Formats: sequence, C-alpha cells, structure tokens
Amino acid sequence: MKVQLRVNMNEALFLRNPEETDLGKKIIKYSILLIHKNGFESFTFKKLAEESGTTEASIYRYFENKHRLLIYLVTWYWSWLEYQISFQTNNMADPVKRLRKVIKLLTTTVEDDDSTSYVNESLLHQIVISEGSKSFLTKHVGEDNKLHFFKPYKDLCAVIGNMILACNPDYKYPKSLASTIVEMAHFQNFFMHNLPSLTDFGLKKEEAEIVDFLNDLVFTSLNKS
Amino acid sequence: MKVQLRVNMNEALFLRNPEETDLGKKIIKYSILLIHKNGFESFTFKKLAEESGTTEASIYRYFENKHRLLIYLVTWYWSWLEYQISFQTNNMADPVKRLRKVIKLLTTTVEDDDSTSYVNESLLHQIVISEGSKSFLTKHVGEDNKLHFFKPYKDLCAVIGNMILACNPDYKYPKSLASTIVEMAHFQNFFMHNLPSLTDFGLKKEEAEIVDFLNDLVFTSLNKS
DNA sequence: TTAAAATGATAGTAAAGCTATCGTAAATAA
DNA sequence: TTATTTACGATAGCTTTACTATCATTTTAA
Repeated sequence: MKVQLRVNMNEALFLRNPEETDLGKKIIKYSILLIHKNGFESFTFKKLAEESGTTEASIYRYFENKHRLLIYLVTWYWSWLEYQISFQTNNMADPVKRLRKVIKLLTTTVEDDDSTSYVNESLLHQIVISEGSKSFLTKHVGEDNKLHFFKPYKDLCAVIGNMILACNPDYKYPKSLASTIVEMAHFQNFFMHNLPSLTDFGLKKEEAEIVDFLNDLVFTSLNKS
Repeated sequence: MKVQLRVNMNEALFLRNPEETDLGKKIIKYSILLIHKNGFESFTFKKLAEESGTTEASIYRYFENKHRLLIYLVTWYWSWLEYQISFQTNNMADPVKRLRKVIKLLTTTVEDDDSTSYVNESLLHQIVISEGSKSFLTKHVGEDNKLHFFKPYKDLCAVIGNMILACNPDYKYPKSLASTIVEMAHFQNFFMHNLPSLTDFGLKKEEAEIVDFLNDLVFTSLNKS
C-alpha cells in the first residue's frame, strides 16, 4: 500500500500553490537543497531559479519573497512533525511514554520520508534547526501572526502542552515547558555541533544525549510531588 | 563617585575601535536605536550614516559589515551582563540565592546604566532578545567561533554552569541547563509579547512570571535527590 | 609646525529584490 | 473543435543594498 501524505498549508503563504504543479514542487525541492547548502542569508530567488531550471519571475509567481518561502518550509515541517507525533504516539496509553516519544521525535534526526516525494525531511529538519527561529524573529511577527502563519507551530506546542498536563495536571507551566522543549531540542543540537562548550555533549555529539537531558529536565519538573 | 565602565571587546570584531572616538560611539549609539526601531533585517549602514550624521564610507572604516556590528552589540551585552552578575552576586554565600539572582538578572528588563554613556542597555537588551540568535545562526558560525566572537556568551554560560554545579555537584547537564536558562529567559520573553499562546504568561505579561517558571524548572532539576 | 590619521564628499560597481511586458505552449471550457 | 484562459519562459528594467575607491579637508599627535 502506498499512501501519499499531503500537508494542508495556509493559503496566505503563497501566491500560487506549489503543491499543485511540477514547477511548484521543484521550487520547494531545490529551495530545501539550496538553503541547506548555503544558508538562508545567501539564498536568493535568482540562484533558486538557476538551480531549478526556471526563471526568477516564475518563482515570484509562487512566493512573494524568500521570507514567505522560509515560513512555508518551516511550517510545513511543523505540520508534518505533528502528524508524525500523532501517528507514532497513537494507542500509547501511558502519557509519560507518549511524552518521551515526542521528545525523541523532536530531537532525533528524521529519515527522509518517501510519501512526500519532493520534500527531503532530513535536510528540512536541519534547516528548521538553523533557520527556523528566523521565521518569527522579525519586526513583522505581529502581522504574520495575524495571518496565522505560525499556527502549525502553536498547534504542535499545544499538543505537547496537553501531554504535559496529562502527565501532571497540577503542573503550572505546560505551555512554556512545551515551547522550551521544542526550542531546546533544536538549540542544543545546533550548539552541540557548532558551539559545543555550551552543551554537555561535546565529546560524543550524539542526539541521544540531548534526549536524556530533555527527559531529565521535563520529568523531574513533572514528577515533583 | 562616578566610575566609567568599559567593556573589553574582541579586536577582530572591528576595523577601528568604536570606543576610542566620538564617531565610533555615535555609530554604536545610533545602531542600537535603529536596530531596536526597525529590526536588523532592514538596518543598513546607509540609514545608520544618515541617522548618526556621517557617511556610509566612514562606518565601513569601523565595521566590515552589519553582521559584525550585530555581534559587537550582542557580545558587548553579554560581557556587560556577566559583569553585572559578578557584581550583584558578589558576597552571596548561598549558591541557590546566587542562581536565583542570575535568573532574575537574565530575565528582567535592565535599566539604562549611566556609567556607559553611549549604550542604552535597556534597548540593547530588547535587541538581544529579538536579534541575538541571528549572531550565531549563520553558515559562518564556525569561522566566527574560531575568531572567538562568542567567547563572552560562552563565558557567561560557563559561569552559570558553575553556579549550577555549586547548587548540586551531581547534576549531569550543567552546561546545557545554563544555555537553556539563558536562551529561554529571552525566548519566553519574546513569545510572551509576540506569540503569547506559546507561554503561560499571556494574560499579565509580566517578566516575574518567566522568573517563576525558570526557577521552578531549574531548582526542581537540581533538588531531586 | 608638520606629518599622520580620521573623516567627509563623491563616485562607482555588482548583486539583491523586486515589477512589468510579451510571446508561446499547454490546459480547459464552450 | 475552437476559443480562451492559464502558466511559463524570456527579457528588460528599476530601486536598494552592500560594498570599494579616490581625493580633499579637518583633526590630532609628534
């Protein structure tokens, strides 16, 4: 059985839906490759056009600017991850086990998923680590938020926040702890690889250590009487 | 008694030391005002030149590019904050009280400090919240790190990591917890003001609540038997 | 006071970040 | 089928950004 996974994206993010055309899928595919390779700062629509065998003008027919495209990629990832979480924690009765699973999914390198042909989730995961924060750390975060660009991120955090409450209904900061887990799953990964003295994982550089740290952080907070 | 505070900056960050000339101080002063007002993305040396009554060319004599200037500002802040911490926790015997003080200093809005005339610490604090991560979230973080640009940040985290060990010598993740505290002091602040559903502080929007959250997070982790 | 250093004034270049137009091919509707 | 949208490619052009270079003038230091 082959199932095709399709992520429902906010229509305000694009001018023309990239999922619906070959060119659109190429734009997504090569934007992931290019941003992963050279970083978001040096990424331009001109380079993307060359790489994907089209013209700058054509890309502007899909996305207003490169920042919108970044938000598109990042929120695609959050939506996809929330789906992965709901799929993989389905039928898990124990809320603690569910939360442990979530921490592992957030932290661990994802394998490329064949059910989404033009998106390389593994590269996208690394992009979200390095560039994800830039999607909201702007002066126009308020307007972008009004357009609901960050809904997938907020939804994911809300899901995690509810799992936290399922573990301990009396815990006072479920939302803040949820966003802390998500951000730290990525920041500790970035630090481990680039500024290792900011972590305790400089020697082995294994994601499993980040998982241990986050598990310790979260469950000591939730288990106190 | 009036003391002038001077932060020792990494010489590789600038071409000409901005602390040593009137123009240099103006560049720092107005770059803080401009970045705070319009954000780092729309900040240019041309606008800065107009604002500070000089020319683009003159600013390029001080800083290679705007990213170096951002790192200058952010690391200046980290150095200043580490000094504030050492000053304000001096003579505190109880390591728990010291760490609480640090969390408060990290999280709470700073007042403008008269002993550094051309730097508005309060505005700079907000810049570090919104733009600070961009100083290292780049493709050239490795080279920048080799030039020791992030030493003040690492030093600060190391100090906090040692305070964590002073509270509990057996705690396994002092460095990661330190960087988590620092990052979350800022991210929870940004979220509270811009994406409040990611926090538990959306109603009152008070920094004191972030302090409570971080204290809870840190000290339950450190107090477990 | 004289030389050196810092700044201002001005010019210029390549690239980034767009917008506009036109022709054609392919998809779609009448 | 024919007519007509629609999508895309090709090309041009415009403003801003991110620099570099040159030379005159002012300030500072020896």
